[in-house]
Amino acid sequence: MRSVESSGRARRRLVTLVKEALRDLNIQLSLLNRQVGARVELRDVDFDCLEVLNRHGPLSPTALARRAGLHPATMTGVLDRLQRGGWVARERSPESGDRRAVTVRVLRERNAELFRLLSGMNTAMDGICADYTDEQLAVVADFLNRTAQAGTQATTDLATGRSPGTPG
Amino acid sequence: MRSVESSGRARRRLVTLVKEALRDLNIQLSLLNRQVGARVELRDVDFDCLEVLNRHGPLSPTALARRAGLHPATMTGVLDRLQRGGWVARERSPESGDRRAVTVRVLRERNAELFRLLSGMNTAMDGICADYTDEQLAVVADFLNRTAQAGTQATTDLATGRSPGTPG
DNA sequence: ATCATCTAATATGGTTCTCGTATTAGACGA
DNA sequence: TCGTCTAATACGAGAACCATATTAGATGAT
Repeated sequence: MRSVESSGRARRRLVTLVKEALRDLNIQLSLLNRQVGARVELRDVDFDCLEVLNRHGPLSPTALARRAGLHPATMTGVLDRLQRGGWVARERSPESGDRRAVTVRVLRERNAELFRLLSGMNTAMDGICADYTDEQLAVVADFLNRTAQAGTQATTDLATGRSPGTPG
Repeated sequence: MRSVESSGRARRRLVTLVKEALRDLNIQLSLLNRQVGARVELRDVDFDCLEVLNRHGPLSPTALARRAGLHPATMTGVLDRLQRGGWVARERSPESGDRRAVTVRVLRERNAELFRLLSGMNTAMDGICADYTDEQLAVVADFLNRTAQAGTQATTDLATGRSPGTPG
């Protein structure tokens, strides 16, 4: 890649616009998450954990806590609430070899409710996407994926106290 | 606009990819926010309020509470913490006409610290942006802005209990 | 002017959440 | 067999959330 077309003032302004838009989007999605969570009696942190589980499959409480940047004891409370609400199930899989291990699995049925609450946003996104060509959508998807990747990196860098860019 | 180029299975798949990438980005940014907040002793909700203030100028506590979907009494606690940490200042502006009114203003100096914590993400974004043409960046910025807009709409729809799309 | 009513911001207190520490159960190497 | 490690959870002190009450001030009707 590296198809730098221009690098003057206009270019920098364009990059700034993208970053500002991203920041706006970030905060707006946070507020949306909170609103959705409030509708189904989920704390911020519960909602985030549920989303992580939805995307990254069944996880152990410890692994989930690490990913979400939470204290293990906090995770116990989170899972208690999620389980009480019917969002997830704690499973002790006998075939896992380690009898201490617990895996947390989302319950498909209850999670459909989230989908319903987000249906408005979903159809809005369909409408927005309809205005772009296939090539443009591909660019957008690529950008979003790479940005999410950068977010993961920045998050772990902060969590491990490593300054950004430090190798190994 | 409405430049629908294709509308078959491949197209739907592309749209799905975009939406999934957006969802990933959403959750990843949430986790990043939490991690950044943790570094400066800010709760989730404090961080969000601070960001709203950073973007949407000085606001009254009540207006901020409405925008963030929080109870006014909760906002008092949030502002107490933000003020104690030196992030914001409560001002009673005598020229505002209403002597009950308080306006909350972010303190530039302290907020530079957030900027520093996000510097890793910032330079990563510069690197990502460098890989796109001006036209592509314009498309991305447009997409992000429109998505943020849709997020705002979905948030207020949920907050007001109005089903999405219901007129006036 | 006076009073009822409205809103802004905050105080109060009961319930809930967070997280450092301790505990229990089990894995694993020496 | 023992010491050490990890997974998950229990416990409790401190903090946060928010329904409600309170104080101060605006606004409108009579």
